[in-house]
Amino acid sequence: MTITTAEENYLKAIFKIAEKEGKAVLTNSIAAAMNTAAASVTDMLKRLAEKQLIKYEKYRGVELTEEGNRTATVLIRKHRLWEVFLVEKLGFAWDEVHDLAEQLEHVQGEPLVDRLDSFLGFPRFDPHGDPIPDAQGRWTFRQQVRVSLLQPGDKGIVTGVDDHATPFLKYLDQIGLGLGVEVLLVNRTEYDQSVQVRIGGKSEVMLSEKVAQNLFVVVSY
Amino acid sequence: MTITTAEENYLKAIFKIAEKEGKAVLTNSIAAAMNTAAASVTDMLKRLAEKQLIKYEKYRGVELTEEGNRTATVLIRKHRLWEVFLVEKLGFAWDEVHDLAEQLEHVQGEPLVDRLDSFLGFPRFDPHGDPIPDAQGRWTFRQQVRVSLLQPGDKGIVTGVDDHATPFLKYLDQIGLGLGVEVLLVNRTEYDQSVQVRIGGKSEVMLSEKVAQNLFVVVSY
DNA sequence: AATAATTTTTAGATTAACCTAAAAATTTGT
DNA sequence: ACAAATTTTTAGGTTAATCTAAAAATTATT
Ligand SMILES: [Mn+2]
Ligand SMILES: [Mn+2]
Ligand SMILES: [Mn+2]
Ligand SMILES: [Mn+2]
Repeated sequence: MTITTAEENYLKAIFKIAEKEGKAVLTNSIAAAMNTAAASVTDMLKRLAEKQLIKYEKYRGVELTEEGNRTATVLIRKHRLWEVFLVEKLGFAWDEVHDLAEQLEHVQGEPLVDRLDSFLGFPRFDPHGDPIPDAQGRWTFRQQVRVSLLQPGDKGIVTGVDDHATPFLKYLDQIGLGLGVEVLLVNRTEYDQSVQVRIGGKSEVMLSEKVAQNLFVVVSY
Repeated sequence: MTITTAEENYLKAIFKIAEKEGKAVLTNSIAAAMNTAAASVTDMLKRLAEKQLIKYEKYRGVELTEEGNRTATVLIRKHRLWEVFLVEKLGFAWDEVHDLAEQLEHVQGEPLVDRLDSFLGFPRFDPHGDPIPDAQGRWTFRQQVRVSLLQPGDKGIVTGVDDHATPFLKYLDQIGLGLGVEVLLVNRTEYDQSVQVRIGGKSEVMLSEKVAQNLFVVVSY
């Protein structure tokens, strides 16, 4: 019962869609997430069901089995640990590591993941603030809030981003925003929902609604 | 012109056979090295020739082109750098890293290799004593000799192994032999070509001809 | 409830990478 | 130099993973 790279990627996609949308995961959602034809997804779903990694009912969508869930969790763990490695040890920028991690996550070998984890000091979050499940598959949760929901006077520490794409991350770098930086909401413009924020107690910048929605903070009192 | 993992593996096999045997590399040598049917090799040779990575004349064997050679060299560089990483940074034993490196070597991304190289301090040899080509594809050569060729009284530092398999490496660990260890040839038994050696100026052990042939040293005067 | 729109599956192909068995070419031994 | 042995290639298949186009099922709309 060996698992292929393609199968792993489908399991991860299903896991993430289920996480976001709650219910049974539909063929088209998977197709959209993976940039493949719906027909290819149906094909793969049959194979994954065959291997007992998903529960699949024709036209009804899919759900991960216990084992499918475990596999997806390990994959995400590997992906995020490699991202930490690339940033912390090799000095890559946070917008450069995703594609490499996409490859590294498929390297097989349990001792590798666990030794990597240990080498990195058992990090609980990746360079984008996403949680890294531990060796037992346990997640660390945090009370994160989008900057777009803060009230004037609210203060928080940046703990994550919702958009992981390079243009957004590079923009944040440019204005001095990154994980761990303090943000104070100065005021909000009702007209376009843009917000004025003070960064690290120093500079002040205006963030569009779109940017504010893609930035997570843990509120500090 | 994207290159697949299978293609890379063939190029590496061809490179290594050519290195050892000198002349044009024959279909059957490749088949043996890769554990595949000769017919599969022919198939692949056509594809590699198509992509200008080898020069291929039916029934006449193959040779790497400039570009094929470059690709193989980079692959070996990556393999060996990852092996250094696994041993030096993650604490794996030297007999545990080959299969992982076999996977890691196929992760694509030039900056990755070069940053890894830098992170590791630009090592010139891997955990088995094999040379690591630099970013320009240049090799470091050494005057290595098999222990089986030493004369009584000759002394050397272990710099490499010819057999990379676990049983041999574990055996060396057991008797206290490894890279950097000093070996003095005490005497040779003509009957079976076994040799008595002093290890690190301390213990003395007998090495069979087979073991002595698979151990390289740089002679010290 | 019937029809229209949407989603999903099936049918039929393609490509890379393998295989076995048979045919063809090359090499070896007398 | 020619038959025998060996090596290599060709022929014909298989499997995973993809695709497009058509058919079938589900869902939404009137
Ligand atoms: Mn990522
Ligand atoms: Mn990430
Ligand atoms: Mn190796
Ligand atoms: Mn090695």
